[in-house]
Amino acid sequence: MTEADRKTWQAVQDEVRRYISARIWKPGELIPHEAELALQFGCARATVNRALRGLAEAGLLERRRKAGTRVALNPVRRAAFSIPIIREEIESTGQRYGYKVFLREMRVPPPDVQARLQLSGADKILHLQTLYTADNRPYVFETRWINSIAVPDVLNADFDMLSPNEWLVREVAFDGGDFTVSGVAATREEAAVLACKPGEGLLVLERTTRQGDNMITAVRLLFHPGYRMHTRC
Amino acid sequence: MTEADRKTWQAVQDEVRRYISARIWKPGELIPHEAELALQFGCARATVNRALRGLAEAGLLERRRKAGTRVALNPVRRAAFSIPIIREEIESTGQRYGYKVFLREMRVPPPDVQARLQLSGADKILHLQTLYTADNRPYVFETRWINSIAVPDVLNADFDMLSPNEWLVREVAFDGGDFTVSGVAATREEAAVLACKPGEGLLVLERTTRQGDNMITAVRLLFHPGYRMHTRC
DNA sequence: CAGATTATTATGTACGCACATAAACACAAA
DNA sequence: TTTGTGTTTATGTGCGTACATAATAATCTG
Repeated sequence: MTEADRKTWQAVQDEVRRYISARIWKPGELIPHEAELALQFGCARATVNRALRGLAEAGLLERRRKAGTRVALNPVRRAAFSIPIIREEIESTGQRYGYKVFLREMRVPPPDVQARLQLSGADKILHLQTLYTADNRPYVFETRWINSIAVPDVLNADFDMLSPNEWLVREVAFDGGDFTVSGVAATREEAAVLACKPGEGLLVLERTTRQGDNMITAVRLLFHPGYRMHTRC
Repeated sequence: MTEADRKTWQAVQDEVRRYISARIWKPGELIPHEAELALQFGCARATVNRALRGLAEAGLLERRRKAGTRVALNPVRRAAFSIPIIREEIESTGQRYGYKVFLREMRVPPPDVQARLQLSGADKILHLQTLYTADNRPYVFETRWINSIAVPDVLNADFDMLSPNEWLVREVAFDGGDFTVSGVAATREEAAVLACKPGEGLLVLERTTRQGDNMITAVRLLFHPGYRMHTRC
């Protein structure tokens, strides 16, 4: 090695983590400023900056110009769940992925969907209901509305080879949206589709996707009983 | 202004976003390398690097040394849900925060909790059940196990002023853990506590917290009916 | 021609410097 | 006392250079 102990920004980050973890720098407390830490660690200020910026993004530190950097009072607050891509999720567990489009129609969506898609009046748009399966057992039931006014091509798509989601990912560039997670009890119809008992508790993921100013699609994913969304941090 | 059009890394990032969004650079495609982009945008390579690194972290680009940078095939939709801090969440909506410790006992936890806390044999640890309220209406029911072997001080804590969570945040430095989200139907007992009907669908957030190699606490938060965890991206 | 070796190349990171910017602070004027 | 107005200071960012590193491409070798 050219230099035995050249400080990388990761090394600085680890060191700072230790200081926080060991409560040498206590929650809410101001820590030394970048220039001083650079001197202490024997590296450039840019390196310290990189390290601290990362920790701030992770929510461990709070930084404000002139005010300085302090240890966050309530550390672990945000956890990044990676939104599952159904196909990958199923295939990664070695199960066989499949899906079946139950329903495909043009219809005026219910008011909540109208609002989410920013539709006016009585526009009919594409409505799809799809069941995704893992080894032929129900995995997740998808109810999807596609703004076919913004994406007219979708009307010509057949979803034999590509699921609605995969078709959209391929054909449309998304640049944002929102997610909502909640819990519901299965209705009789939902229970029938998911092959479970009515009233079972299920996880619901709702998701709206946008391209520029156009709202493209609104989805509701109803997962099979026992499904858990998991993440470390 | 000193210089009208000095390129910031954010400007570069926006530009690249537009290229991707407009499908000038298509999914899976290789984009020009940093040096070339720097030349194009009229800025330093470090600036381009910063911009592209950010987009890669966001899942929009995939970068590998020597291989270059390409537009991600399936923009990895990872959503950073901010784990709710109950008190803040309630008070931010203008409601009155309150809580009541229902149960406090030493007990051998069930096997799943034993596993999550890496406890051996028949260790008795602290078990708490707390109901958090918003304007006196049930908000979330917390079932918490605290590894009182690793945190003996907790046995002397009274939870009159500080909720168990707040006590822990103040007294113990966490540095990691994991989260699980799922949906369940309310049992009769849970329905009684949350003042809802048995069988209603509820969101459950489970969370384990670690300090170094010690597992500190395992919590199960059972939210009131209609609760939604929400995020934009 | 397969397999090992070496060159090439794009990203990753460090440094030192300069200046921009936000915010806390001190001080002066109304 | 309040309201401006400057000053100070810590972070934020940009630049150019240098070198590290990983992975591909090219070349040599048995």
